[in-house]
Amino acid sequence: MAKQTKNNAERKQRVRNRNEKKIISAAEKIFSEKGYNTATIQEIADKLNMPKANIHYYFPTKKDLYLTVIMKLRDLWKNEVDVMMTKSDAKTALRIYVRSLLDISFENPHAHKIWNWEMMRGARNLTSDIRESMKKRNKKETALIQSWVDTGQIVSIEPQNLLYFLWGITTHFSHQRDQIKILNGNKHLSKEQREKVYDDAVNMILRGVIIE
Amino acid sequence: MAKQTKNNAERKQRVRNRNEKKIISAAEKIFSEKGYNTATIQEIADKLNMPKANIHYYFPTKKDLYLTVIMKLRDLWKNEVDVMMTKSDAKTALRIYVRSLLDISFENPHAHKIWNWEMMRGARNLTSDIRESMKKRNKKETALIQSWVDTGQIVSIEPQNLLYFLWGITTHFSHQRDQIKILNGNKHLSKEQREKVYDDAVNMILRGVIIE
DNA sequence: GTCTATAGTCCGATAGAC
DNA sequence: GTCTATCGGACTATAGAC
Repeated sequence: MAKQTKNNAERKQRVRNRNEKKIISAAEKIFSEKGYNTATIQEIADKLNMPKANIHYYFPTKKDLYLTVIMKLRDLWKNEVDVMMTKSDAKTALRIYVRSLLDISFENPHAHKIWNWEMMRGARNLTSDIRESMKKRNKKETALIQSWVDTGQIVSIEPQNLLYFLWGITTHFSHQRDQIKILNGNKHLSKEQREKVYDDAVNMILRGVIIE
Repeated sequence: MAKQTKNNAERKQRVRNRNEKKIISAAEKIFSEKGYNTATIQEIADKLNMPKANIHYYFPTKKDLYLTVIMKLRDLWKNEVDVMMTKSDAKTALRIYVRSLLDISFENPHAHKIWNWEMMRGARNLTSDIRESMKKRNKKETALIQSWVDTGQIVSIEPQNLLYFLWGITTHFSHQRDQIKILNGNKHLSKEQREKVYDDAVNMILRGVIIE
C-alpha cells in the first residue's frame, strides 16, 4: 500500500515535470512573438492541444507563467559574464562577449525579444530581485571594463556606454529581425551573412577601442 | 444665409483639425509607451479629458488612428539620409548621422519606439509603399557607404552591416530607455551623460572604421 | 460635435464533473 | 490530472440623447 502510494506520487511528479516543461517552452515562443499582454493563454494551450484550464492548473496566473519564463532566460546571460570575467585580456573577452551575444540573437531570438518587450513596456513585470540581479551583473561588467581602461588596454570610455553599444549592436539582430529580412530581399540572413556580421562587428569594435 | 453656412463649415473644419491634431499627438505617446495592442482608446481619451466616443468620431477604428500616427513618423527619417548625402567626406557624414539618430532617440523616443513595436510584431501593419520607401532609402545609404570603402576612406566592411551597427547603437537609447533608467539609479540620462554617449559613440565608430 | 450608456467580444481565472 | 462550462472584467465600437 505504502509502496503503491509512493509510486503514484512519483508518477504524478513526472507528469507534472513533463507538462511544466512543455508549457514553458510553448509560452517562451508565444511571449517572444507577441509580448506579455498580446500573448494569450488560449494560444499557448492551442499550441499544445491542451485546454487552457490545464495551463492554469500548473501555473495559477498568467504572470506566474511569464515570470517562470523570464527567470529561465535570465540564466542565459549569467554564463557570458562569467566567461568574460575569466578571460585575462580585453581583446579576447570582447571578442567572446560579442560572439555569444550575436549567437543568442541569431540562434535563439526568443530570449532577447522577450527581454525587449519587457523593457519597452517599462519593465513593469520585473520583480525587485530580478532588477537587483540585473544591477549586480551590470556592476561586475562595468568594473571589468573600467579595469581595461585603467590598465591601458582600451581607450578611455564610459564602461556603461560601451556595454550599451555592444548590446545595441547585437540585440538589433533579434529585435529587428523582420526589418532586416525586408532589406535582405525577404530572406533571413544566411549563415555566410551572419559570419560576416560577426567579423564586421568584432573588427569595428576592437579597432574602435583596443589599444595595441 | 449662405455666408453663415460657410462660416459654420469653416468653424467645424477648424475644430476638426484641432481635435485630430490633439488626438494624434496623444496617441503617439500612448502607442509608443505600450504598443498597439496594450494601448487603449480610453487611455488616450483620458489624457485629453475627452470621452472615448469622441476619438471614434474622428478616427472610426483604433487601427485608423494607429496608421495615421505611423505615417506621420515615417517622414522623420527622410531628412537624415539627405543631410548625410550632402557631406563630402565619410568622417563628417558619419559624425552627423550618428548625432542626428541619437538626437531622435533622446529627444523624441516615440518615433523609434513605435517603429520598434511594429517590427517586433512582424511589421504586420506596414503597407507595401512604406516597405518600398524603406528599401529605396536603404539603397542610397549603402551605395554611399560603399563609395567610402572604394575610395579608401573607411575600412572594408559590408555597408549594410555598418548601418545595422549604427542603428543598433543609436536606437538602443530609445528602445531600452527604461532599462537604462534602472541601471542609472532610476534616473533618465542627464544632459551631460547624453553628451558623453554621443562622444563615446562617435569616437568608437570613427576609430573603428575611418582610415586616416 | 459632444456626451452617456451599452452592445458585443475576448480574455484570465475558477467551479465542478469525471 | 484533465476537461467543459462559465463568471467577471476590460476593451472596441456603436446607439442615441443633447
